[in-house]
Amino acid sequence: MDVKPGRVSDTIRNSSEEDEDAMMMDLRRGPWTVEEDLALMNYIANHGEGRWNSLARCAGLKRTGKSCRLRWLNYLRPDVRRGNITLEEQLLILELHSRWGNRWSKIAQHLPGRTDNEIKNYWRTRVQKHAKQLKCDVNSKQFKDTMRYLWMPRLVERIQAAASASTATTGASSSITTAAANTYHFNNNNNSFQTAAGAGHVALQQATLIGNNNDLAGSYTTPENSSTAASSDSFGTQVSPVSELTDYYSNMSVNNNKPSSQALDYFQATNPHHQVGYHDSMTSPSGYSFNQGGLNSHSFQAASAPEQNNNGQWGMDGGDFSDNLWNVEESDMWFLQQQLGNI
DNA sequence: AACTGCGGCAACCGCAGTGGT
DNA sequence: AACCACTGCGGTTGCCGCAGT
Repeated sequence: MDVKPGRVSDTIRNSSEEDEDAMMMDLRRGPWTVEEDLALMNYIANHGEGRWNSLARCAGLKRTGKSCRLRWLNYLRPDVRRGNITLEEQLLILELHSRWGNRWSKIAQHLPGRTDNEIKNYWRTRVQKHAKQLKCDVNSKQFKDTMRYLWMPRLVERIQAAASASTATTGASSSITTAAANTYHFNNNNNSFQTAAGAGHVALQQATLIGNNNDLAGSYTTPENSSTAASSDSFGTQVSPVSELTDYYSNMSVNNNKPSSQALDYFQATNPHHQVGYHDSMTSPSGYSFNQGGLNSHSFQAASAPEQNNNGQWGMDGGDFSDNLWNVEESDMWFLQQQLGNI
């Protein structure tokens, strides 16, 4: 197999013996061949992973240990998921990134089968592209607010719509009735995002979807402290049902760096028969999870919004959510731009 | 058909952290 | 304490395919 050589660093590396070895030993770089993949997989199948440098040598691979490890973790590992990032995964990524920033590895831990590299690439290509289209910096408060208050609720909406469509076509309604009582709204006092699930408040209250970590200190759950956060009589009072995104934006100053006290007052669940179906089990540190084939008590509810049509869908020219969820993103951009235009 | 620009993604890089000696 | 090998992480690069012209 003819493989072009990979790029060569323009600097002489001297940080480790491994790097020197790489230069001295005619190690391969660039794309992996099928033969190399097989050799690596066979070796790991027989000997397990780890000790990557010796593994590379023993497996007869002319690669650095680093390269073998990366290839295994990002591509060859049997549990690696490939293909489009699902809506649920997008939502989780947005939420977790809002909390942890570029901690890709940490974020990836909450998306089974997804690698940090894949999530990083998703962020850099999709999310940063959207920021660019909206003409704002991906790190700006404006964009973060857009994510929190428009994009993420919109994702939820789309997830629910897809679930509804799926339900309608499969008749699987019995599987999605258990979570009916949950709602999804913001806490007006502490910028937190919570469910109002009947019993046992879900940990969603811990400022899920709120981006600025400084705003959140002590107020949201991490995997490390989730057991305490879910207790929650300390939930603040729930906001009154608000209305519409336009109301929200007419009041909210998305003007950067200014605390947007009114900003959270918009979101409330209204549509208890919309439920979410998820494909893989994923759990956010906030406590909401996505379970295969069914729902649990952490599922989301739909939010009403001015752009919704009579079918409870957003203004999308009649597009079918279930057709190709991934492709619908352009409508999100349209929506976000419309909303930002109203600010 | 040929060319060009761009987006997506696999792979590489440098550095920091960790554990063993 | 110092050194070393190894691992893991986040940032960056460059190849490749595709859409547009």
